[in-house]
Amino acid sequence: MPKLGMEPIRRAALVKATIAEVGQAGSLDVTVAQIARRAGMSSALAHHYFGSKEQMFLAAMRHILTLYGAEVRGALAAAEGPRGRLTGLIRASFSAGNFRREVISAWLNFYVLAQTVPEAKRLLRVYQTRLQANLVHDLRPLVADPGGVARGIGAMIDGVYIREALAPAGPAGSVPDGRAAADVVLAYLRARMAEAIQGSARGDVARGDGVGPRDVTGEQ
Amino acid sequence: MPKLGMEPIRRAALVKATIAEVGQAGSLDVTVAQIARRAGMSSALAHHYFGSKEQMFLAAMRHILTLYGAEVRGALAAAEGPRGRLTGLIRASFSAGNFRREVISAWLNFYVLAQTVPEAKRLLRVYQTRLQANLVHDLRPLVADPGGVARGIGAMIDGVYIREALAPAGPAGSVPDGRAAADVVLAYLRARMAEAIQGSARGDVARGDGVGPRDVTGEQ
DNA sequence: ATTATTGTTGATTGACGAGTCAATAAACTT
DNA sequence: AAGTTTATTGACTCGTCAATCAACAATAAT
Repeated sequence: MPKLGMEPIRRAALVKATIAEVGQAGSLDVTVAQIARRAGMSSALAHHYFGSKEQMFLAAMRHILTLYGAEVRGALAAAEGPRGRLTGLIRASFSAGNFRREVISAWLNFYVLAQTVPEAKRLLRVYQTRLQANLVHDLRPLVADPGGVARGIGAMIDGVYIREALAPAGPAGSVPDGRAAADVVLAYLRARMAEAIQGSARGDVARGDGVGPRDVTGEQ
Repeated sequence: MPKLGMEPIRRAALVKATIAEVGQAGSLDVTVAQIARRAGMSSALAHHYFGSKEQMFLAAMRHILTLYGAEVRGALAAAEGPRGRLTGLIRASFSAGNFRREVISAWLNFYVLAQTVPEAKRLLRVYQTRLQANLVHDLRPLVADPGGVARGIGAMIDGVYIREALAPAGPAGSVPDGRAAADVVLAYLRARMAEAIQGSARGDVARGDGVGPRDVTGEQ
């Protein structure tokens, strides 16, 4: 009893099921049949709509990136001033919608996918570039080396995510602590800002590279 | 013409080949036959020595962790004072031996493996715990919140690694820039230390949690 | 010499899974 | 009513691959 206009519904269900299945398995080694079953249809139908497993993964990835982007945009719009926007952006990165076991695990696996599939790599780079641009934009008035601090924040967000993927699952039903995770990153931001203020008082803000005068190991 | 005492040689060759193959493929989807071929033997022999593919992966992971551990221990022994040891540890994490495309990619994949294989998870946790302990030990005399800063450094190291795995490969034969990577992490350390000094001058070092007084978002 | 022990591989098995296809059915079009 | 498009699936093909096995070779032990 086929109703028409099923396509978008089926696609959405498959995308959701893909994320759930990859997240639960903790691996990209999930069969199309598994995904399809979770989404309530036959594997043949999944192939019918997506053509291949790879396309399913990519659609799932796009979906995650889209959700993330929307959440960030919302946070940016709601926030006041550079500092507020930075805080908002970082908090949004660990919001309840994004920072969930399944999704975290899916992220990790998509990183792996990006090693193999060019389109996945492209998507991830779009995300990284946009994040970097957002951060630099608001860091410029606040710190001496916006690019460097932005890179640090970006790396740290990824690092906190990846570590959560490995964290021992708490008591059943417990949820990753996005607040605490964001605080780790915010501590970094705060430290680098304090440094800028302290530095400008001493007149050496313009150094800008990541290595301070006390460091004797000879960088740069 | 079988010589005796081949076992350790074969095992080492297989471990090396596993890392190379996983690194090059950017995925755990490598066949035992590929690995064995690279190591110069038949797939049957690989199974003979390791019993299963999973055991091969685990051996490779142990090997990477061992190398890393040795490098860190060396750096710690050679360094002077807490600050020097911290710098040494961080630099060692990005030394030429560890911070190579293959190995970076293998790390990423081992993170994924740890999602599925309990023994892999255990290994990675040993590494994380030891790193945390090392960091805390030397941070204690330097900052107000050694645990928090150590967590930040750990996350950042992982983040920098994972990002390098995705970085566009430079011109052929080029090698990831471990110096620059370490500098990103060192900048974080320096900032948090500066903050501690600044803080103690103002008498509020003991706060210790990751959120500053200027932050209006209401954490903790 | 004969009997382990260790090293080594080609061939085979057995399972699994992506993708295709033919067939069925309900809706829309003319 | 006949034809077209959309939805849907069971069955099948085809390839791949981990793991096993039987057999062979060389060295060591008795």
